[in-house]
Amino acid sequence: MPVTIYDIAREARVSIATVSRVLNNSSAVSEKTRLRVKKVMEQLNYTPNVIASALTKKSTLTLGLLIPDIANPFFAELARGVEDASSDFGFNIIMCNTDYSSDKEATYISLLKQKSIDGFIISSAYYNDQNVIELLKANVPLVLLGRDIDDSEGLPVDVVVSNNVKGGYIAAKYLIDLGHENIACLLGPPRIKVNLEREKGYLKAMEEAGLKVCPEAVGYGDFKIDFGFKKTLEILKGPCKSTAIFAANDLTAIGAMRAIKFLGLQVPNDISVVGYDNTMLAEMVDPPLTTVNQQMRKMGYIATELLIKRIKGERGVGEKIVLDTELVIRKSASKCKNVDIL
Amino acid sequence: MPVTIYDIAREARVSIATVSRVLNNSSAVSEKTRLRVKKVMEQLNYTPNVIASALTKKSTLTLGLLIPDIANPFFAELARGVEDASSDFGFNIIMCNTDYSSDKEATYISLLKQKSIDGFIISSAYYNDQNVIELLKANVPLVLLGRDIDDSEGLPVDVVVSNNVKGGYIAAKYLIDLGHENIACLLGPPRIKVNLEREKGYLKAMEEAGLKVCPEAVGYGDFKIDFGFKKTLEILKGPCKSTAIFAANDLTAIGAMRAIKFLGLQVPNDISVVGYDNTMLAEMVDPPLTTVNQQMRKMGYIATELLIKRIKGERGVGEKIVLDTELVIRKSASKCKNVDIL
DNA sequence: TTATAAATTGTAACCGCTTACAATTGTCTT
DNA sequence: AAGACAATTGTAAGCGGTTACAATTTATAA
Repeated sequence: MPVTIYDIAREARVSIATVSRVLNNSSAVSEKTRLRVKKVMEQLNYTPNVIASALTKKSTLTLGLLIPDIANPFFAELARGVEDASSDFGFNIIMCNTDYSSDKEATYISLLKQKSIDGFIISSAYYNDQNVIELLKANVPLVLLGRDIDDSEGLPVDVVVSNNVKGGYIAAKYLIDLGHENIACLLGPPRIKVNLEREKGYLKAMEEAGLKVCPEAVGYGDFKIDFGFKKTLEILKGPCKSTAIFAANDLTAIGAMRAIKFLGLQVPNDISVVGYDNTMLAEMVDPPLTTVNQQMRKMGYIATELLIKRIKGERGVGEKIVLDTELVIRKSASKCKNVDIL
Repeated sequence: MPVTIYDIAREARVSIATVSRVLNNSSAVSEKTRLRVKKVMEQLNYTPNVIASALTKKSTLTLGLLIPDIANPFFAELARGVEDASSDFGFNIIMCNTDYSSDKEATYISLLKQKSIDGFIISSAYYNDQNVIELLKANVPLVLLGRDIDDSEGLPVDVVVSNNVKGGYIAAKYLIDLGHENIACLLGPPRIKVNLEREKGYLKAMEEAGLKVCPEAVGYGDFKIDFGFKKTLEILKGPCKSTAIFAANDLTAIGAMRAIKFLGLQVPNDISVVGYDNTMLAEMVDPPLTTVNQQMRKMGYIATELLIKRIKGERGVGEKIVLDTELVIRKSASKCKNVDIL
């Protein structure tokens, strides 16, 4: 029913090969016939069938985006950046929510491969993600977004992340400069590499300041509000006398703030809190959350751009781009009042 | 390079037609050969090429999702429901952000048509969306999600929305029952039908209670924080003496709360606020926002299910599903203190 | 046992486009 | 004006499946 290349060929009195040539603006077409063909395409309101061309060209102008959960504002921001770039370059995005499950991830990957997508943007990679390793081995174009893997078995990967070590460092440093000495640290799952890095930054700041970290005040969890809430209760009731909490994402920080309030204490007067990500939630909560900013949308955009350029053959593989992080100071952290030593 | 139907045929010593038959589990294959073919498919780790089959079957098992902005938690929730359903039924979702632009919407639509997607889920439809009308005329499978259109020129459409009139009504009624008489109303763009409906509910409640609405206290805007902030300042400085504000979405409500605080007043002691949507933001803000709950994820899920069943030919077109709305009472609204009359 | 219907399988055209290669046309030299 | 070469266009074989129709095999009935 729809207009095909044959219809155009017939009307323009040329072969379908020629029509195909003007479609792909190949040089080997005289200006005269090119114009004639284009005119017919206009008249008949022709749009080429991407599926048909994909069958031979292999390219579908479609990318797969794997994220844990689009309902999480962090990933929604990443996704927006990804979609913006795709749209700018004429690509489309198939969105997949893996729910932090390696199995779901694998299922999506095989499904998308069947659909001949041109590449993957993966933001759900674990510390050592077998799915990713396999894709790399199969030489499937892919970029890791926001999350690095630890071992790519020597295979080149493109990675776009932000400076997590710095992020952890400046968060802790800020609290230290405010006079805090007992600073708790709530991290996400250790199998996600960013947590190790943020912890590293935190530890570095502590060490530089000659402060010891209380073991019970550092814990891994799952990046959710509830974990922040429970772990904070635990810490504040424990032996560590923490006066400040650094949480490795905003949701956990929000959970921590709730726990503090739940105990009848105040943020930041009694306990200071610093979060991570700077999602829109940070400015919504009370008090507004001081947090480490990640340029999420930009990360998504750059990663996608990188991938598309690689697909087009405009560049090689194996780049690692680290975007800067910085502290956004709001109201959830203040000077330490219980400085024992002074 | 990848395994094709020919490889399977050769190994299983059958024709490609037979392989295709077991692929589509057509009945006309003997159990014996079916098993043999399946075994070979396993051994060779074969996955059929969706693109190739799409060329003849026309179906790509892919749906297009048009939303204004995935970074908006409301749409993120819808999208999550959509993706969940797609995944459950073996479909994938191409996500498009239209940024409230009819042109962008049209561009995406034509792009997705070229990619032979099986149907559209449209959540960006305006009061009278020409893009949608055209799709309907072309008989493209489509479902409207969260937003109805006003005139489909008699063409049947599937629509999944929530009960906006009721939502507006219960929000206003709640405030009225708390003793408020001067209730402002901040609405989104009038070209989005839900706003007219929510307003209708609000007006109905006011009328039932014998209250008059102050014209300056009702205004259309753009569903964003900033609008809520500015309009609220305007209203509170104006002649209407509003003691409560009903905002047609959570973001606007949050803007309103900020304006109230900005003026040195308290929520809810001085001014009560009720929002709409019950996004995750509602429980984050201070005070937690009393708001009308929409079952966003469920809406997305149901809409997608409807669309897929239609595509599969399991049902006709022209259904309108209205999900219930209810008030979620938190802390942003309280009894009216300035009741003049008493 | 044989004719006939039913079940199974194979052949080949087609989906709409790309592209290697061949054929044709045009341009430039001498 | 003929030959050599470049530019343009056409032919036809895929890409990996689906499916109408024909061919073959098997089951059933007389």
